[in-house]
Formats: sequence, structure tokens, C-alpha cells
Amino acid sequence: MSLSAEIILRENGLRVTPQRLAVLELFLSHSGFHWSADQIRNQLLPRIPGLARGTTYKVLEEFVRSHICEELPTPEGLFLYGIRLKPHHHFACRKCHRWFDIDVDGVDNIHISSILPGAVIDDIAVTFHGLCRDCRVNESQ
Amino acid sequence: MSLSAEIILRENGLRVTPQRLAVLELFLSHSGFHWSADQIRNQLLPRIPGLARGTTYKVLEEFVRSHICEELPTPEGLFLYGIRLKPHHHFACRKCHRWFDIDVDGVDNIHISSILPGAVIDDIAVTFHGLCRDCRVNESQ
DNA sequence: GTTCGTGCAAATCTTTTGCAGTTTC
DNA sequence: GAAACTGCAAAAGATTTGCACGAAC
Repeated sequence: MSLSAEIILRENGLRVTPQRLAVLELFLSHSGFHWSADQIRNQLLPRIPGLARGTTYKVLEEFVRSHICEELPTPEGLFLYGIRLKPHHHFACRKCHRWFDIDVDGVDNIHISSILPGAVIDDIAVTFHGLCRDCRVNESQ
Repeated sequence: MSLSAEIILRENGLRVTPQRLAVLELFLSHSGFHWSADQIRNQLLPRIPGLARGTTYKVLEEFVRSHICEELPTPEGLFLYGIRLKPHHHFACRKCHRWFDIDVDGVDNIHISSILPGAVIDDIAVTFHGLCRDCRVNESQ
């Protein structure tokens, strides 16, 4: 696990530091999960005792720039970060505010007829909002 | 125009104030546009000289709660507000950062097979990211 | 007259920035 | 050794909050 994180960093031309390894390994061991910068920092503090907020943000910024991570703007007004292994969409729970990756196969192709004449489309982001199973179960008690 | 804004406020059980009327009339006369709280305030300052930032946020919060407005979290880390007349999706320009409403008819139905077992889906938000026509034209000069 | 909304200012929260010291290559 | 990264602290920017006054019903 430590090895592949290092390889990913080198492949992306990023220097290998304990901070970057820790963040990337956290993502690799929890693909499909999304966290805020502070949630990431808090999880890593035991392993990297002095990890600074600023460093966490800089690592994540670098990962976003390298397309290792995605940065999701949430209705709560902060960003969540997750690893970007393959194209996917999201389900966001309106109660626990967790975001889950959704396989693209789960969504049929979206056909764009004449969305906006003249515009160039790079990316389509589909986000489902609702109540996740955990929250639905807890709510109906 | 002034009349229908007043009716919309009353229908939603909201008191009619000059500030709320001004915000709502701005939206009504520019449906499909989206602005930040400060952009809204700046446009209204000539009409409502003392309009406070806090008031703008409170008006928008009330409109979101009443489903008069939608609140869009953007990659730039702030919210854009727009009027919510009928279901639609969005196109966000990566250069000028404007958001445009997209008619739902422009997007074929999205079929959900088995997205997340047990989850309840309330809403589907589709956002296209790319370069709008204006920016594409300017870029190719 | 009571309830609710506004303006103002301070506070909060997330994220960014600058810099000196340290690590990576 | 040069370039890049980290920690720290301060700054920035958006949004929220509390409260006294005034407006809406």
C-alpha cells in the first residue's frame, strides 16, 4: 500500500513526503469516501503529529491539480475531497452529509441534444441528493 | 412585475418588505441568471441604499427555505443564487464562472438502475462543466 | 401592539498566503 | 546545493449571529 502511493506520487511528478504519503494512503484505503480538509487532518494527526492545516490544504490542492483527487463543493459551504480512480458520479445524503461514489454504469448515458449552442462541454457531474440507507433506517425508528 | 413579486412573497407566507421585493424582482427580471450574495447586493444598492450584507443573506436564506431560490455551491467556494421556476440543470463555465440554466428537456431522462440500495433519492442535479460560447470565442482570438 | 425584518458590528469558519527553516532530489 | 515542501501564524473571504431599532401586519 505504501509502495503504490509512492508510485502514484512519482508518476505525477510530485516529491514524496510523509505528509503526502499519509493523505494518499488514507484515500487509497477508503476509496469512495469523501472528507473535508480538517477531517483528513484529524485522521492523520496520530500518524503525523505536527500536521498543519495549511499543509493539508496544500497537499490536497496539489492532488487536485494532478487529478489524483476531486474537490466537491457541498451545500454546507465547504469542500470534500476524494480519490479519483475512474469516472463516477455522486450520491449526497441530506442528513449525514456524506457523499458516496456512484458507478457511471448505474446511470444510463446522458444524451445532450442542444444544451447550449457554442459551448464546449468538458465534464458532466451528476449528483443525487436524498437520504442514505443508514439515515433512512435511523429516521424510521 | 412589482405585483407578481408581492404575490409570490405572500403566497409563501413571507412579509412584504422593500428588500425582499427588490431581490425577488431582480431574479424575476433575469431568470436563468445566478449571482453571489454580494453581486445581488451591489446591484440593489442604488435602489436600496442602506442594504446590509446580513440582510441580503437573510433574504436569500428565506427564499431558499421557501424554494423560491436555489443555492448553488460552486468550485470557487461560494454560493450562487438563482430563481427556481421549474426543474432544470446547469452549465457552469470554467472560465467566467457563470452558471446557466439548462432545460431538463435538453437532457434525456436519466435512468437509475440500482444506484444505492436502500437510499431514497429526492433530487438529481446535473451540472455540465465547460467553456461557454462567449469565453470560447474570446479564447480563440 | 405584537411579531418579524433590517442594519450594524462582531464573530465564526474555511481556506489562503508569506515566510523561515527543513527535506527531497 | 537548488528547488520544493512543511509548520506556523496571520490574513482573507464568505457567511452567520446578536441585538437594538423600525416596519409590517
